[in-house]
Amino acid sequence: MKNVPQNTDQEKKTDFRKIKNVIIGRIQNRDLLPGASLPTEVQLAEEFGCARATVNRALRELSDAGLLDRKRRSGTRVAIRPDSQVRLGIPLVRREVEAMGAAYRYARLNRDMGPAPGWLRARLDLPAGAEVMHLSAMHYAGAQPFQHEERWINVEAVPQVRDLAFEDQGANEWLLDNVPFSQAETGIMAVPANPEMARHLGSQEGAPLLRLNRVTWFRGQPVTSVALTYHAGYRLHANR
Amino acid sequence: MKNVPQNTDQEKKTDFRKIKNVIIGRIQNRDLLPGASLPTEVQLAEEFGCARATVNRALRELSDAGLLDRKRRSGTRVAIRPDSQVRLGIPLVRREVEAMGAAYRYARLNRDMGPAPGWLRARLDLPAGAEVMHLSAMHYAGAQPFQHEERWINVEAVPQVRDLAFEDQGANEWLLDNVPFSQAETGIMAVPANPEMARHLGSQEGAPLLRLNRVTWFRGQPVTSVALTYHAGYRLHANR
DNA sequence: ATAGTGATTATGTCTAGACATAATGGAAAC
DNA sequence: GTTTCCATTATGTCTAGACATAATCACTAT
Repeated sequence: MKNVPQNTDQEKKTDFRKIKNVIIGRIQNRDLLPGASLPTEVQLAEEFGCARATVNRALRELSDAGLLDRKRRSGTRVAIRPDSQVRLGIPLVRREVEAMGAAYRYARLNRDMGPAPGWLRARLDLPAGAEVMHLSAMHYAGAQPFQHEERWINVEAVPQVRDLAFEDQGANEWLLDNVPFSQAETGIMAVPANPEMARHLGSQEGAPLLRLNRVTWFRGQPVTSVALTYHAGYRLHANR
Repeated sequence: MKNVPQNTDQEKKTDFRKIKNVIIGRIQNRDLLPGASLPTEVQLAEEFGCARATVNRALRELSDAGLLDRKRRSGTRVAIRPDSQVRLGIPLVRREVEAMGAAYRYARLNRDMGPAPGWLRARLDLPAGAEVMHLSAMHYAGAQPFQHEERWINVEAVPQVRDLAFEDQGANEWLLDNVPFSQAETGIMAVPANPEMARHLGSQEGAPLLRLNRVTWFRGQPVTSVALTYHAGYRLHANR
């Protein structure tokens, strides 16, 4: 052993994380009440004996997290009753199933093409007569049905899909690999199992199912709309 | 008019946002495929004619967003099939209702105290015999039922609640103002309306309802567990 | 072959200083 | 009084340089 670094006098360095924690602590202690102003960055930098940029990063991150409100010239205040931010990471079905230790299986139910129905045209902002591919498929965890997928793909945006059957690979994975980045709009709702859904997901008719709905855009062009319906009892969760 | 700043030669400055956009564009163009390595920060800084710190911020934010994977010494790569991040902002019920243009009304249904039931003790990690306050309440948008709230509060963590009736103010708002920052764990599921819930929310028995479940901790101590059940047809949504 | 050693590399963070910019407040002009 | 304009302020961003640190690679001794 040669030299233990330099962590001799208790406190490490400055570290923007430490500053964040101190500020959080003051809010928790109610030293800083909701709506109260914080010292300026310059003052805090002095207090912590560090550069303003370090304080800036700490405060910026707390502001991103919704804990602080910042405005030029006015300064920084503790946010008043901020919306609670829930950050859900929606994993690939395959990954989710395999993480449970089950064998993942994909089964395509249906694939056809045709003109987009009216409600879909409205949802995706498609012109009349636009052609879409309509897919439905099931995802299984071992023998258990896990998720039903119903998807529409805007053929004009992704003409390659004409040649794809999606028999062995889910459209989601293919799209992720081939249309890699997009804007997405996501909705979550509870729906009753219709007879078909009940059959596929092995639940009672009318049973409450969690459905995740997503419309994806690529450079302002609608790409795909999907409804993912989970088996009865599924629970989405997030921390933070 | 005195002097138009200095925006004469087309491109403004460096701007980490611009760097982000260029990188995103390269991913969208498939110039950078999933898994591909990016140039180092030093190289990118040279390319963009800016300081490394600026590139660092751009890449860090893209990495936070899940688009890039970064590792020391190895460098930066385009993330392979990243989990889609859904960021939900759960607003205060009051704010949500008022944003719809409806009048918000709160009505307490029930309030009692007693020992925590076993499942709750397990969920909150409470000792046997721990005392909790059990509250149930409704939130209305005008005449329409909007949300049912069922809540347990760990009395030891928030002894002040003993003196509060929560008749006029929701416990959520009170807690937000008085236990301002916490860790929270959130779950979302679909549940069937039981007779009571159906009555309160004006839905059919068995109708699928969206339920948001949250356990909140303050400095490692459990504070409250709440189940928020929305009226039939409610849809949580998020973009990005 | 295997395990340890040290050099190298790219990212992670900090510093001190600079200029930009939105917002505010007050003074001056009307 | 009201509007216009300017100085001030705190945040927003960038720069150039520095050291820290995790991960990797090549080399060396066992």
